[in-house]
Amino acid sequence: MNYEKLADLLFPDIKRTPADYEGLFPERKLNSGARVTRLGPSPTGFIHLGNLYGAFVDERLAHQSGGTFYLRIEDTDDKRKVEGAVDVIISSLKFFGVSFDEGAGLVEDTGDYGPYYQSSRGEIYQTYVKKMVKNGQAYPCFMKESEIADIRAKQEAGKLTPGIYGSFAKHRDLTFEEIESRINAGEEFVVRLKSSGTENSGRTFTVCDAIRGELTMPENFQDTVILKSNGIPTYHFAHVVDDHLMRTTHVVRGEEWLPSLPIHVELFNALGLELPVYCHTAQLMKIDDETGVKRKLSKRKDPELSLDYYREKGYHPAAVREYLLTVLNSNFEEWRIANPEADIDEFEFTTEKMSNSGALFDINKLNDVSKDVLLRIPASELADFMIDWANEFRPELTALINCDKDFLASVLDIGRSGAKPRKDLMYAEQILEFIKFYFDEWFEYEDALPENVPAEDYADIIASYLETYNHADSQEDWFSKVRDMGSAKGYAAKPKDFKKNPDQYKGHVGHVSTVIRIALTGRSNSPDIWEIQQILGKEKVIERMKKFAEANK
RNA sequence: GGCCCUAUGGUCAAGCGGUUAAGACACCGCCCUUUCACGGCGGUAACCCGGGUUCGAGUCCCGGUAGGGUCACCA
Repeated sequence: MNYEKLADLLFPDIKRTPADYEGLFPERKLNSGARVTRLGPSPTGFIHLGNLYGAFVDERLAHQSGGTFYLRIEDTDDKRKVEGAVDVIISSLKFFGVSFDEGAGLVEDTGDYGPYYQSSRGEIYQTYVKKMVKNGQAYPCFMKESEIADIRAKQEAGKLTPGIYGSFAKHRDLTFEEIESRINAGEEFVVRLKSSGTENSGRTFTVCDAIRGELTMPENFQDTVILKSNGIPTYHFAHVVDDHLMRTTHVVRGEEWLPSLPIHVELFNALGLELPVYCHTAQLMKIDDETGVKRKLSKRKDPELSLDYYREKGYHPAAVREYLLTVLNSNFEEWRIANPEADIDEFEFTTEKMSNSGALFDINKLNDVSKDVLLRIPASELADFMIDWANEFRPELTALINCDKDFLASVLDIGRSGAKPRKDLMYAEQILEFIKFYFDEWFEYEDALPENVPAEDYADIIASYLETYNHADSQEDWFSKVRDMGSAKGYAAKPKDFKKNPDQYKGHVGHVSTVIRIALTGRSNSPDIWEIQQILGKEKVIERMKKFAEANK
C-alpha cells in the first residue's frame, strides 16, 4: 500500500502539514511553572454545578501560577448544539467568578491559538489525520451503521469485547484500488485509528495523574473513529490536536474520561506529541430521588443542580465558590478557620489535596458556608445584590426593587456587628422571607400569640406599651420599661422566676415581648425588637401597635 | 458482562505502619438568653469483608463485596 497516495486520495485539498501548524502556534512564552488550562464545554446550553466545579479547578490552576485559562467550544456534534449556549456558559461562569483570559467570546474570540470553536478547525484536524494516514497509522472505513450493529450483535452473543478491532476491523487492510473505487462511487467513510495494540497483549502504560497519582492501564486496541464522515473529528482526536496546538499544560476533566485515556495516549504517541498533565477530577454526585442511589450529576435529571437554579435561588456567587472550594480541597476549611477574613484567592489550591472519590452535593453545607460568606459582605453590597436579584428573577417584587437602599442595608445589617454576629442570611429567596415583615406590602400576622397570655391582655399590653413608648429610649431603658409593665400585669420579670413558681404568674417578660414582637413583625421569632423599631421608625412602630390593638380588641 | 475508578460516622473529610481514629456540616442535650439567630460546652455516630506481610495495619499486598464510571460517526 502506498500510504502517501492514499492520504492524497482521502484529503486532496489538505496542503499544509502539521509542521506548518507547529510554526503557527508556537509554544507559549510563559514563566516556568505557569499552567495553561482550558474549559471545553459542548454548547448544549446547560451548565451545572459539576461544570463549575471543574471550571474552578482550571481557573485556579492557571491563575494561581500566572498562566492562561481559555475557553474552547467543543461543538463537533451538531445534534447537541443549542442556540445561544455559549453566551449562557460565559455569563454563568462569569457570574460565579470564573473568567477566561482567552478563547471563544461573546462578541469575538481573543487569543493567538484559535479558532476556539472546534467546528472551525476542520482543516487543522484533517491535516493531522492526513499525516496519520500517510504514516499508515489511520485508515478509511466504509462500514455502514448496520454492519457495525451486526458485528456488535455477534460480539455480544459470543461474549466478546465489543468494538472495531482485530478481525472485526474489516476495512483495515483494504487495497488502494478498493478504496479508490468506493470513493469514486461516492461512498462515505470515517477515518479510524489503526491501533498498534492488541486485546489481551498484557502491555500496559503508565501516566501520572495530578490528582490520582500513577495510573497504569492496558494499551488501547480499538480502531477508534478519529474523523467522522462529515470531516469533523471525534472528541478523542480533537482533544489531542487541540490541547497540543493550544499548548495546554494541564487537562482537567471528569473521571468519566479515564476509560478512554488509552486511546488518547495512543494518539499522542502516534503523532509524536508530548502528553499534557492529566487531572481527572472526581465527580460531584447526588442521591437519585427515585432510586435512592448515589450517582453523578446529570444534565437531564437534575435541573436543580443547574447554575441558573442557584442564581434564581439567589445564592451569592462568593458563597458558591467558597462551598465548591471546601469540597474541592480538603484543607480549605482548615485554612478558612485560620484566615477568616482572607480573600479566597489567597488560598493555595493544589491538585494533590483534591479528593479522588465523588463527593455528594450537600445543600446543608452550602447554606452553612453561605452564612459565613455573607457575613463578610458589607450590608450595602448585599442590598445591591438583593435588588439585582429581584430585578432579574422576581420583577413582581416591586416593594423590594424600589425600596430605599439605605433602609434595606440597615435591615440586612441587623445584629451583624459585635463579637457574636447573627448569621441569618443564606440566599436571596430565604433573605426575602426573613425581611418581608419590614414591608407593609407583605406584613401579616403569621404566628400565634403565646398561649399563657389571656386574650384580653393583648390590647391591654399594647396600650400600656404605647403609653410609655419613647422612640429615643436606649435599648436598656426600653427593655426595663417592658419588664416593669409586664410585672405590673402579673408577668414575671425573669423567665427563671416563672419557671420556679409557675402558679404565681401569668407568664414572664418573654411572653409580653412576644405580644409586642407579633404586633411589630407578625412573627413570634425575630431579631431584637428594639433594633427593628429603630429601623422602622417611630411612626411605623406606633402604626403597627395600633393596628394590632384594633385587631385584638 | 469486559475494563477503569473509588471505599473512614448520616454528609464532607484528616490520617502516609504504633493516634484515646482529628475537624466541619447535620442531628440531640445543656448553657447563654425577652423570641429567634449567634456563641459556648457536651453527646450519638466510622475505618466494607476475608486472607496475608509485620512485633504491630484504617494505613502495605492479594482476593472478594459494594458503589460509581465507561464500553457511539456524544462529549
